[in-house]
This record gives sequence, structure tokens and C-alpha cells, in this order.
Amino acid sequence: MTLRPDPLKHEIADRDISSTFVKGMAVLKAFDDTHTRLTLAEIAQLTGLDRASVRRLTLTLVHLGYAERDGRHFSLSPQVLILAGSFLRGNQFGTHIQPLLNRYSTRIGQTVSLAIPDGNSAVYVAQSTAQEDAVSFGFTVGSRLPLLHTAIGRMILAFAPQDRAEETIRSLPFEQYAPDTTMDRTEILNRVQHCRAVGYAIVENEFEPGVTGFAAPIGGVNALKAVVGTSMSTLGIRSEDDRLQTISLLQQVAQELGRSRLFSGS
Amino acid sequence: MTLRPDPLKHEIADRDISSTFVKGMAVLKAFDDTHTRLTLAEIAQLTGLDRASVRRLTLTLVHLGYAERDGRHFSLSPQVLILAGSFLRGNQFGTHIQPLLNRYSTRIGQTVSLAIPDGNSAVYVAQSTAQEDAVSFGFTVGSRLPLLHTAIGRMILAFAPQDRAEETIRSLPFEQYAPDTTMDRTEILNRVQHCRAVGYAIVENEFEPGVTGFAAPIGGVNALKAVVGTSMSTLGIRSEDDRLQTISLLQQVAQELGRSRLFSGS
DNA sequence: TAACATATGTGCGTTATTTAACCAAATGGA
DNA sequence: TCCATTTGGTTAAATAACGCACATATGTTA
Repeated sequence: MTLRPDPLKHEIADRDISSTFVKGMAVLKAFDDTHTRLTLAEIAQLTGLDRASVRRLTLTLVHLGYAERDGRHFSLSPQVLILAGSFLRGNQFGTHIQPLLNRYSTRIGQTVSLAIPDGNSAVYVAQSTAQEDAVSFGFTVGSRLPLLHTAIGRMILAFAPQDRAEETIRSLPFEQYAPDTTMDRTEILNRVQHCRAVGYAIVENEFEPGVTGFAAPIGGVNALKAVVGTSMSTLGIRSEDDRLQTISLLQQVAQELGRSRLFSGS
Repeated sequence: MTLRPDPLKHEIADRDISSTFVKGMAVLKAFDDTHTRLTLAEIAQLTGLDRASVRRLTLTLVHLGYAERDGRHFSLSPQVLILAGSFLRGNQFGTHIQPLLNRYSTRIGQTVSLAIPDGNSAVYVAQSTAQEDAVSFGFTVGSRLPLLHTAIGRMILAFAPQDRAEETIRSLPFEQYAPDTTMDRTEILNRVQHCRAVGYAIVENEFEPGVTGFAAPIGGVNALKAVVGTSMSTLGIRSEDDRLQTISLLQQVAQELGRSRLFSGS
């Protein structure tokens, strides 16, 4: 949980930024899936904010109904769902974006996901749903992926402003997720630059052994809106042609999504 | 869009409320499903805030990545989904609450919904999904229901603090949704009080002609956490026994949901 | 194009919030 | 049980944000 804005977003004049609001949102965000119940001290620690401020901001959230108090503990209330629900309905996720993901998921034969950068991770914001398992929202949306060793992550880095991306590749901690995880940061940089050159990302066995990830961008270099991705068993991929066909389908989803007003702004 | 906190929530000392954060959240909330793209002036009008403040707060949202700017227009970014996603996963909506709703939906034979009060409406926060129509989140969550003429709404009023509820019943504007809509506010008050007495709500043909709504509370009087509800064709209801059986099932869902940590806080 | 209407951006005095230090109460080990 | 820590809450000086008023920009109509 960092207070700094997303390092992949561009700046706005300092005098036009309300630090109180920034801090408030940081408090709100401190309640992630691994921290559903927090004390004031914990929030202060997670956000790096002063405890007195945390107290005020958290009580404000309670006052507004976004959070609830239970003795020393605070937790979010279902009211936070309203913001997301309004967004989803207003942008016709249910009627346009979700069906599109589902359609391509059928063609690709794998789950198709939509992700955006957030801090030093990629975060899922939507995912195709098979008929059997209704309601993926509660399961996957908000889940995080590392940037350096996943196809979605590298796609994000590839189309992000170069200085920021290189700084991220140079310094972001990572672990050896699998035997094939690239440990050499220079090599990661090379691969990310290759992604930018070709306009898609394929990462084999680096995050999960035996799994190959694919990703395609929505939006152009330095104007990335989101990334679509999928993954499949590496063993199931028989030829370069298989790979390129998957990428081609992802690029089609990306293009169709890019036409939606959600991803077509400046 | 009102700046006042939810009238059904209790107060917190004024000095412990950050007005800047309150205003910031009001700006965020101004982007509802009917207002996906807003100019600064529109936001100012919707929130009743000063335009200079709106500008700073909105630019802060852009800075944080929650909103995007497109010339004079602003819109939310998919990043707002992260908050809800974290909440849903952290509270195991996908693994516990959603399946529970689905299970009872099958037994009742109708869609089962979960709603909370927000301002002068009830808002859906979850809904059972049939196998055919995956992903209801984007469709229904965030949708609003009137308080005075729906079962869910009257249940909320019945278990809310009395002074607030009576004030709401006395003054909240409403229209004649159907031929049977109760137009007499005193009669509405009586029916709400009856709901409180019996612990459930049934409303026939008042909101949609030919449709009967049922609702049961999660949490007690003055400590309402949420409401579960369902609705069905009035013609399909043959006896008082039918009605009570539906209510009984709703009360069971409510009880089970009430045991979940989400709804069992103080 | 002119004139009007509306919207965005900016400077400054007033108001509010943060910060840091402090206290009291609660917590948790030894 | 005691004592060391941690936590929640409060205060006053320093800082930041608000809201008003004005300036600038945009766009609409005659």
C-alpha cells in the first residue's frame, strides 16, 4: 500500500491535488482482501499515515456508511459495492463487455481476463465466465498479478512510459515463482522491449510452471488503457502457429474493447 | 446526490469528520450509472459543492487513477472496481454469500436479492444468479428501489430508528407506480409499523402491478444490517400459507447471512 | 462576427486539517 | 501481578484546503 500515485500514470499539478482526499482514499484502499478488519493503528501502519489523521478519516468513512466500527476494529460495509455497481452498469459491462469476453473465451477455449495496472501490480477488473461458474466478480476481480513475470504484467510495462517501466524493472522485488522464472533483470527488460516491438506478450512457465500466458494491449504505447490476457497449459501448445492464433484472437478482443467508450477516451 | 450522510446511520462527532474527504467521496459518488461522463460544472451541480473544490477533488481522483479526463469530461476508470473486488473477496462473497443466495433462490423458485439502505433508496448489493445468466453483478448491483412502496424498502424503514423513518415517510417524494400504490402516507406508516411488529414485509402490487414483494431483515430493530428480498407474480400466490412459507425461507437466509461476519458486527 | 452564456482556471483571506507530542486506557507477556 | 507496549484519543502550532471573486476560455445564438 503506497501513498504515491500509480507510477504508470502521468502527473497533475501539486496544487490541484487534495492531500486529504488522497489520504482518505488510501485509508479506504487499506481494506483489501487480506485486511478486512483493521484497527486504527493497523491502518496507520499500512498507509504510512499519522494515527490522528487515520482516525479522522476512518471515522469519516463510518459516518458516510462505507465502513463500520466494531470496538477497536473497522471493516468496510457493503456500501462500497455501490460505487462499482454504478460503474459497471453505467458502462454496460453486463451487456457489452462481459458478453464479449465470454464470446472470445469460447473461441479461445480458455478464460479471458481484463486487467489494469495498479501500483506495482496488474489487477483483474473482469473475466469471462463459463456457464457453470456464475459470478466471477467476487472471485477474481481485484486479484493481483506481478508485473515482471506474467504476460499481462509485461504488456503493461511494455506500453507504459519507458522511464517508469525501466525503473520498475530495475527495482521491483520479485521471487522465483517457478524453475523457469527469469531472474536476470536485463533479460526481463529485453523481453519487455520485445513485447513493445511486436505488440503482444507471451510468457512461458515463468510464473506458474507449465503455464503459458498471453496478453494484448488495449490502447497504444504510452496510452495503455487495459490489457486482455489468457493462459493455457504449455504442453497444449504445439506450434508457433497456435501461439499466434491465440494472440490474434486476443488482439481482436482488445480491438473490440478499445472501441467501447470506456477505453477510447484520450 | 446529497451531501448529508445516510439518514439511517447514527452520528459521529463533527470534529472527527473530515469535510474534505466527505466532499471527495461525494464527487466520486456523483458518477453513478446515469452519469458516467461529467464536466466539472455538472459535478458541482450534482454535489452542491463549490466548483473550485470540485475541480481539485476531481483532479485528485484523476491523479489517483480512479478517474480519467477527456477534454472537459471526466469519467471513472475501471480502478474503482478494485475496491469492490477486494471487499467481495475479503468477505468471501463468492464462496459463501453468493452460493447461499443461489441455494435459497432454488428453493423459493425466484431470484433472491440482498439490499442495503443508501440515502433515500434501497440499493441491491447482491443477487442470486441462475445458471443461465452468469454475472449479475454488472446488472443489478447498485440498482435502486424506492423505500416507501417496496417490501425491501419498508423493511428498511421498519427497522430503522423511528424518528428518521417517520420523517422519511412524511416527506420523501414518490409517484403512483401502479394502480394499487398506497398514496396515503399515514397508511404507509401503519404498514411499516406492521412490518416492524411482525418482522417481515409483504407488499402487493404497489410498485409493479401484479407483483408481490417479500422481505426479511438481517439484524434487529435499530441495528439493521441489510435486507433480503424476493418477488413473484401475485397471481401465483394461492394462500396465506404460500406467503408465510416464502417469508419463512427468507428469514432463514437472513439468519444464515446474519451469522456471517459481514453482518454480525456491533 | 459580435454579444451572450456557460465553463474552466487562479489568487487570497478565512477556515479546516495535519502534525507531533502528550495522556490515559487497554493489551499482552514475563 | 506487574510492567512495558501498544492503542485510542486530545491538544496547539503549523500547514493545507476551501470558497469567494475575478480572469480566462469555450461555445452558442443572433
